[in-house]
Amino acid sequence: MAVKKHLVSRWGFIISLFDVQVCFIPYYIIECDMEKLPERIRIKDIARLAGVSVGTVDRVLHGRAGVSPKSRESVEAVLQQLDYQPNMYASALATNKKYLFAYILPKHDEGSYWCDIEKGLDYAVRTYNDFHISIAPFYYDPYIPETFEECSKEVVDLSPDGVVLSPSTPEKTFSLTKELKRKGIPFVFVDSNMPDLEPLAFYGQRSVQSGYFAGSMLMLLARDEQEVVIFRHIHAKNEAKIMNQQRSREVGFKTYMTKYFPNCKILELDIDVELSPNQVDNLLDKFFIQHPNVKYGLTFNSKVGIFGEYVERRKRTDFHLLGYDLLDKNVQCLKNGSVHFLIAQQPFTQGFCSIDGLCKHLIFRKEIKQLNYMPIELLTADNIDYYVDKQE
Amino acid sequence: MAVKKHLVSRWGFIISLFDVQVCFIPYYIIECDMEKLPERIRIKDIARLAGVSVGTVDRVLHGRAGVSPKSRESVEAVLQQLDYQPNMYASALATNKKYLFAYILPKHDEGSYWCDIEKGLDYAVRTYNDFHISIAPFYYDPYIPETFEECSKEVVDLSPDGVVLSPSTPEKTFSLTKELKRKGIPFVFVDSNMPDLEPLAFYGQRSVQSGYFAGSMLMLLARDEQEVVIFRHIHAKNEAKIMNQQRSREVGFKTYMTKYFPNCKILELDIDVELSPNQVDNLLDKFFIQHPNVKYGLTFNSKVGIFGEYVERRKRTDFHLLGYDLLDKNVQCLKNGSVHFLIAQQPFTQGFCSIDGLCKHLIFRKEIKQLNYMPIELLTADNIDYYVDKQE
DNA sequence: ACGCATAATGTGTGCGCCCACAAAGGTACG
DNA sequence: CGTACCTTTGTGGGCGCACACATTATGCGT
Repeated sequence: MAVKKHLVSRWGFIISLFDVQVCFIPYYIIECDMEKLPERIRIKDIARLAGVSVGTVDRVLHGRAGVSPKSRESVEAVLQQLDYQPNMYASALATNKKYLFAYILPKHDEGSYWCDIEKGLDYAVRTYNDFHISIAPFYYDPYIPETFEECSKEVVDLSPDGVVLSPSTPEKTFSLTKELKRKGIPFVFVDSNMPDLEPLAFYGQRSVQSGYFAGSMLMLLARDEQEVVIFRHIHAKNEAKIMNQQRSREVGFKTYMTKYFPNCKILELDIDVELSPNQVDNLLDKFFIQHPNVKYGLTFNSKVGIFGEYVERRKRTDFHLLGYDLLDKNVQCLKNGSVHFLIAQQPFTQGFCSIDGLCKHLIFRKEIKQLNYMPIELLTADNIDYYVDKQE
Repeated sequence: MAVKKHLVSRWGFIISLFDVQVCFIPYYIIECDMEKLPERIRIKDIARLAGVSVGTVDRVLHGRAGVSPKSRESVEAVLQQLDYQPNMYASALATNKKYLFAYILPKHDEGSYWCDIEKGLDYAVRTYNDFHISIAPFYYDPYIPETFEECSKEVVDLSPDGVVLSPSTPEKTFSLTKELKRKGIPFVFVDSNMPDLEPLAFYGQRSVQSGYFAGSMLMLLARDEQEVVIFRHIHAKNEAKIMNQQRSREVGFKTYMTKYFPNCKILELDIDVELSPNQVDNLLDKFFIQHPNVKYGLTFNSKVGIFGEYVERRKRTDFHLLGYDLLDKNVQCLKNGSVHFLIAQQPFTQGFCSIDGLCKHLIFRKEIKQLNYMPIELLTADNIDYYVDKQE
C-alpha cells in the first residue's frame, strides 16, 4: 500500500519532467494512468516513460555505449524517480553466463572446523545453483608456505570469477592477491583477515575480542584460582610456529587477565602438533605433577577435545576446560563435563557468506559490507543441543 | 567434474532402459552422446530421453491428467535416473503467480522483540521479491483474546496463500487454524508453539530448556547465594495472567534449581503490566527493604531492562540480573553492568525463516522441517557487540 | 468400416531480461 | 545531391518453464 502511494506521488513529478513529450504523444497520458502502473517496474515500463525503446534502456542500465546524451538523460531521470529493481532471475536466465569460483583452504581431516566452512561454501553454491555457479577447491599445508604458492599459481591460471581463501603467511598471501587484483578477480577472506590486502570482504571472528571473552567466561568458573593454564599447539619445524588466529586470541585473553585478575598466574604448555597421542599424554602427566593445583585450562584452537579426553582418561573431574569450535570430539567432552565452555564462530555461516558475498557483488551488483564479524557464541552442556546440526 | 561422471555412469543405464525406443529412433543415440549432456538438466532433455514432448513431461512433473501410462512410465524412469531440479526462477517467471501472505502478531511498540520478528518477515519478503510476494500485517492485543478473533476473521476473509502467527489462547488459536486447514491455507507458528494444531512449521526457542539454561548461567554468578528473585510481569485483569512462553521458562529454571541448588530460596515478585513506573519503583523499594540480602534476579521476558534501570537509579552495583532479548534498553543495561546476562532467541531469524518456510513449501515444493528451535544465545557485555545490527 | 467423442500429445506464446543484429538517422565529402 | 560511414535506435530471438490451444491417436458404437 505504502509503496503504491509512493509511486503515485512521484508520478506527478515525472509528468512535469516530460511534459514536452506528453504533449506530442498524448497516449502516454492514458497509458501512464497511475492505476495501470505495475507493482513491479520492468524495463518496458521505463522505456515507455522515457519515450525510448527497451534496447536503449538496457544500454543505459548496463552503461554500454551508443546512447545519445538526450536519451541517456531521459532514462536516467525516470530511473531516479521510480526505484527500478531488475528481476535478477530473469536477468540470469537471459545472460546464461557461467560463474566459476575457487577456494583455497588448509588441508584438513573429516570433522574439522574447515569442513564446516566447506559445507557452508557448498550450500551457498547449491543455493545459487540456478545462476550457473560452480566451484573449484584447492588445499594447502598450513605449515608449508610453498604449498600455498602452488595453489596460488593454479588458481591464477584457472582465472575464476571470484576466490575465497583463508590467508597463509602475509608475503605469500600478498603475492596472490596482487595477482588477483591485476586480473580484476575479487577475493574474500574467511576465518582470519588481512585488511591491508583489501579483500572484497572478510567473514570471521574478531580474534582478540574473542580471547577477551574467553577470559571473562573462564574466570567466571575459576574466580579466586591462583593459576590457570594455556595449552598451545605449535609446529616446531616451522618458523611461525603459532597461527595468527590463536596468537590474537591469546592477546585478548591476557589483556582481560591483566585487567581483572592480575594476580592469577598464567601457565603455558606448548605441544608440538607432530607428537604422538602417547607423547602428549606423557607431557601432560609431567605437567600435572609439576602443577598439581591448577584446575582450569584453555586452548585458543579447536583441539581442546584432546585435553578433555586426557582429563576423562585420568578421571580428573575437578579439571575444567574452555576451547573453541564445535568438533564432534569437543561437543562430546562438553557433554561429558570435561570441557565446560566452547566458543563457536559459525564456520558454516562464514563459508556460506563468502560465496553469498561474491554472488551479491558479481551477479546482483550490490554493495556488500567489507568487515563481517561472526558472533562470539558461548556453548555449554545446556544449550549445545540447539547449535549442532543447524547446517543442511 | 564429479557430477558429470555421475551423469555419465547413469547414462548407460538409461540407454538400456529404453533400448526399444533407441532402436526405433536412432538419432537419439547421436543426440544423447554423453559429451552433449548439459550440466543442468532441462525439461527439454528429459523429453528427448523419454521420447515424448516437453508438454508431456510438464504434465507428469505437475501431476496433471492426460498422460498415457506408457508415457508416464517413460518419463518417470528418466526422472529417477537423472535427478532433475527445475530452474525455479524460470518457473516463477513463467507462472507469474502472485503469493499473498498474512501475519498475526501482538501489538507492540517500537524497539520491542516483535519488531525484530517483523524485520525478519519483511527481509524475507524482500529476498523473495522476484517471486511476486506480498504480505499483509494483522495485530492483536495479547491481553484481549477477542482482538485475536477479529484478526482471525479478517485473515480468513482475505484468504492468503500462507499465514505466520504467534499463537494466542489455545481455543482462539485452534478455531483459526481449523478454518485455515479447511481452506487449505498453510500456517506457521513463531515464538511459541502449539504442536497439536499441526502447523506447517514452528520457529522459536525451546522455552523450558531455555529457562534451565538461564538457571545454570545465573548460578554461575550466584553460586552459594541463599536466595534469588524472579520478577514476573502479570496482567491482573486477564484470567491467564502469565504468557505461555514465560511460564515454560520458569518451569525449566525451577527444574534446574531443584536439581542443583535445592537449598537456594526462590523469591517471586509479581508486577502488573498496568502499573506506572513510579508504582513499580515503590513496589521494588518495598521488596528490597523486606529482602535486603538478595543479590541476583531474573525475568523470563524481555522486560529485564526495567529492573536494570531501577538498580542503576538506586546505585546498587551489587545486584545482578539475567533476562531475555536484545532490546535497546536491555543492551544498555548489559553494557552498564546492571544486567549481567541476556539470553537471545534470534527473533529476526524466526521471522525470516517463517516466510522462507512458506516459500520453500509453496513455491519450491520442498519438504521443510516442522520443529525449528533457535539457538539459546548467551550475551554478556563482552560479546554483545557482535550480535546487534546483524539484521539488515 | 466409418464417424464421433475423448484421451493423448505436440506446439506456440509469453514471463523479464540480454544481446546480436537490423534499421534509421545524421554527417561529411566528393 | 548522392554515397559512404558512423552514430543512434529499434527489433527479434532465446534463456527454462507453464499453460492454453491445436493436433493427432485411440476407442467405441453403429
